[in-house]
Amino acid sequence: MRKSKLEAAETRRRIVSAAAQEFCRNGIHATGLSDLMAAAGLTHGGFYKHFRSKDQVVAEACVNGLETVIEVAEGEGKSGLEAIVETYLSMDHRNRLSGGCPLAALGSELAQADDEIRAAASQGFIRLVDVIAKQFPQSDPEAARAQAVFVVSAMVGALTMSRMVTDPDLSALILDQSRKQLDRLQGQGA
Amino acid sequence: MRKSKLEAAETRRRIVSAAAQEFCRNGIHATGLSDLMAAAGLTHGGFYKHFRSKDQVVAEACVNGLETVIEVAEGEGKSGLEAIVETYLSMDHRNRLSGGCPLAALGSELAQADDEIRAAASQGFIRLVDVIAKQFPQSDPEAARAQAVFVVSAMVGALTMSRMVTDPDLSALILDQSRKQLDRLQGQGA
DNA sequence: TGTACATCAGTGAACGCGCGTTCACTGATGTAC
DNA sequence: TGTACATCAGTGAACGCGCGTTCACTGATGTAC
Repeated sequence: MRKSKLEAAETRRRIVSAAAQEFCRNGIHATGLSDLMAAAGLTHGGFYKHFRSKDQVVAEACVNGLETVIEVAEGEGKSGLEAIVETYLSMDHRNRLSGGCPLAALGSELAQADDEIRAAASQGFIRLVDVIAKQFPQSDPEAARAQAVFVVSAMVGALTMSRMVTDPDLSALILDQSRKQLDRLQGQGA
Repeated sequence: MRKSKLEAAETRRRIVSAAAQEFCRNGIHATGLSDLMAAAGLTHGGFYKHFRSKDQVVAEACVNGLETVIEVAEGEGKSGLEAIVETYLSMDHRNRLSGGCPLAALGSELAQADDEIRAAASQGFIRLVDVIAKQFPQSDPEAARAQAVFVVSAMVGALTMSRMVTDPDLSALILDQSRKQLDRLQGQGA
């Protein structure tokens, strides 16, 4: 049953990607290794051929999920801050249970996780901040970064709350208002 | 061993309060019924004399935890929006693992929870929004509420991210910047 | 007010279950000659 | 290039453990007369 190095590497990537989706859909604690291995089309026994522990795959899944978000943001970024914010705080992102931003889907669990995971999530947070900081070219780099830190934090909070709330109108209001307020930042100085 | 009605009611309150602290410290899934009953000074077997299910105590713990936050905000509110934001986004609140705001401590888990829990969390969210909306007396009520929705969402995101991030400077920057940006809202129109 | 009995808050053992992790095994891949 | 053997990706059963929930039991509280 041994697979070639290429196939094994591809399998590993598939597991990380499936893990990112499953964690974002159901949460870290609520997702078992069997669940994510099944989502990758494998049985759970093989997990430890690729990873040291569940924590390791959580960390890698975070990085993987954030890479997707960052790529999208970089693409939208050519059209300005508004485009990034609109995509991040869209109904579509809110409804996409898996495949969305891990910071929003897993935020409170990540904050309680241990260093390995938090370090990985931090790194992704920083990279997302840096992408958004580029949307404030008129500010000096430090001020732009500071603005971007606020934008990312506020977007994460808004997306999380819009998913938590049971009233659909309130959910939409959270997204709308956050979009409006964050769009304003572009024009004004730091 | 039967306790008087008064004692039983007091015990119930103690369990809910202990639950709020334990959930906020370790997360919902990571806190067992034994943990929270032990935190209330009881053994786990008695749990179902007071609650239908774990979900029920989660819902009540959310409401309980948010009541504390709302009371604090109402108190600070007499000194204006800045005072509320300063307290919510303080290092002190960030470091207080238990006893803080459940929306920040449990946000992503709440977003994935079922209706009973999400309805309870929503209710608390709305009440907190209403308290903060009073800080925009110059706006018409609807606009004030809309502003407040943004303030709460942004504060929740900022507190969560400031707890997640491993770099202490970045953690402080998240709080500082969010405070600064949210303080600005007071003056300007909706 | 006193007595007899039902109620029920709290205990601690037990239930089935799924968790993260380990392991013996399989057989194709990689390697040494 | 062909052959012999070591490697190891993936399988599926098994491990101990703690979960949420249930239950028989205890004995003080509440209630009916």
